[in-house]
Amino acid sequence: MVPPENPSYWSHFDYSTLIDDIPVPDGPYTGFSWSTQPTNAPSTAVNVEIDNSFGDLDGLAESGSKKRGRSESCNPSSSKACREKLRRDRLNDKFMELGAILEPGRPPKTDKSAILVDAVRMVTQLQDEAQKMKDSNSSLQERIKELKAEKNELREEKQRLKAEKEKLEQQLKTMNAQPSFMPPAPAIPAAFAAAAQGQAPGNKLVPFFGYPGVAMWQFMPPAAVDTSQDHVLRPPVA
DNA sequence: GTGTTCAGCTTTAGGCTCGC
DNA sequence: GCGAGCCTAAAGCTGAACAC
Repeated sequence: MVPPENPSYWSHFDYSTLIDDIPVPDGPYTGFSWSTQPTNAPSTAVNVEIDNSFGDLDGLAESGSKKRGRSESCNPSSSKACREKLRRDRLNDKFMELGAILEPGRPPKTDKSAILVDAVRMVTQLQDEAQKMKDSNSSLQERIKELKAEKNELREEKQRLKAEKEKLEQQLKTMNAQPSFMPPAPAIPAAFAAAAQGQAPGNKLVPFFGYPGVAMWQFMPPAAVDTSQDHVLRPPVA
């Protein structure tokens, strides 16, 4: 900012047409400024001279100047200095955006290096989480494979048991079709006959033996033996 | 309170690269 | 070849921290 308290400052140059171009924090420059510092704060007449030449030719300052020029609003087709400023502005915008993303709901940091440190930390954290998710997904996929294999084994076992049952049913039908062939019930020993009625000697229970070679489930009610609805009433669990 | 130091930033200029 | 974009070094500004 131009120090107005310097009386020799304005005496050397006529800034009546340039004063609007001199950037001040609340002045015509509206571009983003990372810090709150004024963008032009010459304190000597030499500095002002350089700034004046800069303003006349829009960046074509006298070579050898190391002083800051003015920071007027510029467009992409203007001087290289203006383009460079626009580039810095874009960079600063992205830093602001990045800072806002890193800490939503809080005022973004103004320290660029701190923003980068936070960004690196967050990216690393997200990469770790992504790796954990991948590992978890792999183990779950493996578990799914195991369960599918177990399901297939159970299905095959069911088929095998079903075939075995049908085979036994067929044998039973064959035997029922030839009743005369079935031998009469043998004489049951008295002890077994008594046992069948729960009257074993000494009132002790003894196992009941059925007819040898004859499945006893044939005497079960037909509804209990019917397996035609097994696939509906008792679906496979796996 | 004042001077000094330092970190962080902007500004400028020069050079390089790339696309037209 | 030229313009635009990017990078870098140097200079300068600002605010905070610190010593006196």
